[in-house]
Amino acid sequence: MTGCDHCVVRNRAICSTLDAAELAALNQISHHRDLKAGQTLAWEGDESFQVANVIEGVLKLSASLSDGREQIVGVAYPSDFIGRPYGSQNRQTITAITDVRLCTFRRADFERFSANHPDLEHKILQRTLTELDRARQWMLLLGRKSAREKLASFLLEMSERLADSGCQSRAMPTDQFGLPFGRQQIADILGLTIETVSRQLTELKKSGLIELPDNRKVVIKDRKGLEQMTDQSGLGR
Amino acid sequence: MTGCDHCVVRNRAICSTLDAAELAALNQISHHRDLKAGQTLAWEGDESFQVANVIEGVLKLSASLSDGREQIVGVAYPSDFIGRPYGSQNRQTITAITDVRLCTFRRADFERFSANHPDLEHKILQRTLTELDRARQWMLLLGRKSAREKLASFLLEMSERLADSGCQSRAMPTDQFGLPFGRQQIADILGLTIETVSRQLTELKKSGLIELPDNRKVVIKDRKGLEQMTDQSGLGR
DNA sequence: CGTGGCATTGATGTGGCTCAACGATAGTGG
DNA sequence: CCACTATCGTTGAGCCACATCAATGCCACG
Repeated sequence: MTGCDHCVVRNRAICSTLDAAELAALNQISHHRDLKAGQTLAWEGDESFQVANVIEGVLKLSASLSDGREQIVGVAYPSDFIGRPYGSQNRQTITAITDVRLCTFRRADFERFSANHPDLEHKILQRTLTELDRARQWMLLLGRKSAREKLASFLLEMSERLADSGCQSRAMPTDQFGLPFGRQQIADILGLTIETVSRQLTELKKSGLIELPDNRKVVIKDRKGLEQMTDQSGLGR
Repeated sequence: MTGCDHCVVRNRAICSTLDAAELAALNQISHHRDLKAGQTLAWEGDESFQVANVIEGVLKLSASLSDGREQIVGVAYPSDFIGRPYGSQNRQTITAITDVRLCTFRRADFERFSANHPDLEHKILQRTLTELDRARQWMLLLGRKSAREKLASFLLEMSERLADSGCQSRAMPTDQFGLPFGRQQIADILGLTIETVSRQLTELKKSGLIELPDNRKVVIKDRKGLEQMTDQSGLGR
């Protein structure tokens, strides 16, 4: 079993507060696990058995209705913590979007450990608070923004989230990045249909704000312009 | 200064883990504060100075766009914890919806206290996790449900939330309750316009699922029927 | 009895959904 | 090397749910 010393998310994940001895103890109860793109780790409504740190890859958290309508309610990147500790039930489905490498714990083991490590629990609290802020910001987008505004907001958010995936300090947003999502997933994130996503993207391209070298690549040509698009449909009002 | 012994939310708020001595210490740094309906406690984007327990009344957490569009992203009832600890900025505006009584703390004081009381912090973590689950469930509503479905979901949620405001155990949902919200606020919770809210409510009334004795009162006549409305627009499909 | 703040109701418009066809790319097997 | 198919994205035409705009109703309050 690989030690935590060489873990690529060692300094960014919740483990970052732990010293060598604590880390060794945590390592005792951890298991690495790989998921292929498309595989589901946990189902909405099922009992919560395990929690995990994301080492590599991207996962989606989604909620859905009985007739198949789906909403992606969160996205987990490397160093993010996933699963539902201190609660018996998963309220979202967790699915790998790319191939994924996880550092998993049985929920019970993890809770026992964290009970004796307040610093660790504090880290989790901070992350959860940040996630809650982010979710609430997204509620504004879902409830009140137009399709155009949603796409602009999405692209800018992606340029920020994908920038600091590599290093541990807060990095500048990139103007050029590859999306881990297909069009349908973008639609499920924004509460739109795939057709609307496609149309809005070509509109943004036509107006020169972005370029789309291929289906998964985005180049931001006019960040200022995009930023204006995030909260006013047409500027003319 | 009133002691915590007589506090009406003593057993439901985060304080419930504390013993008499700890409670006394916490009481030292707390200040009661009353807000009139409509008063704002904290503004989105401002620095986070204080956190609080809600003793009495209802508050809304909202996010908004520069042109005035608003989305209510959370509602706080008695015994709920509000404000943003462990972070420098409020990401939502917190406004009293009814007259409110709070038990407030300077954020710095509170954080110093909680650093030495892991149990308290654990309570906050649990609440935050539950709020996050709730927010994400609401994202499904905002992104994927029709106006009819939103209203039905809203009424059922209210019947649950308002039921257990009184006592400490999980109570049954009431079939009859008074709303703390006006029509505009309901619209801001559901991501709709006031006119659509009004029309959908009269539709639900006409089909016999609910009654509306006055603007602020709701009677659920057919809970089963309402529940079906929460995830299928018309049943016929 | 007027005035102002909600809520309801009606008429009309439109943004995004639905349905359908088509295009592009990648893998698969002959 | 080329059909053949599958998957994914784009584009177009038409429609409908909800927004917008406007008028009216209903209290509560001075």
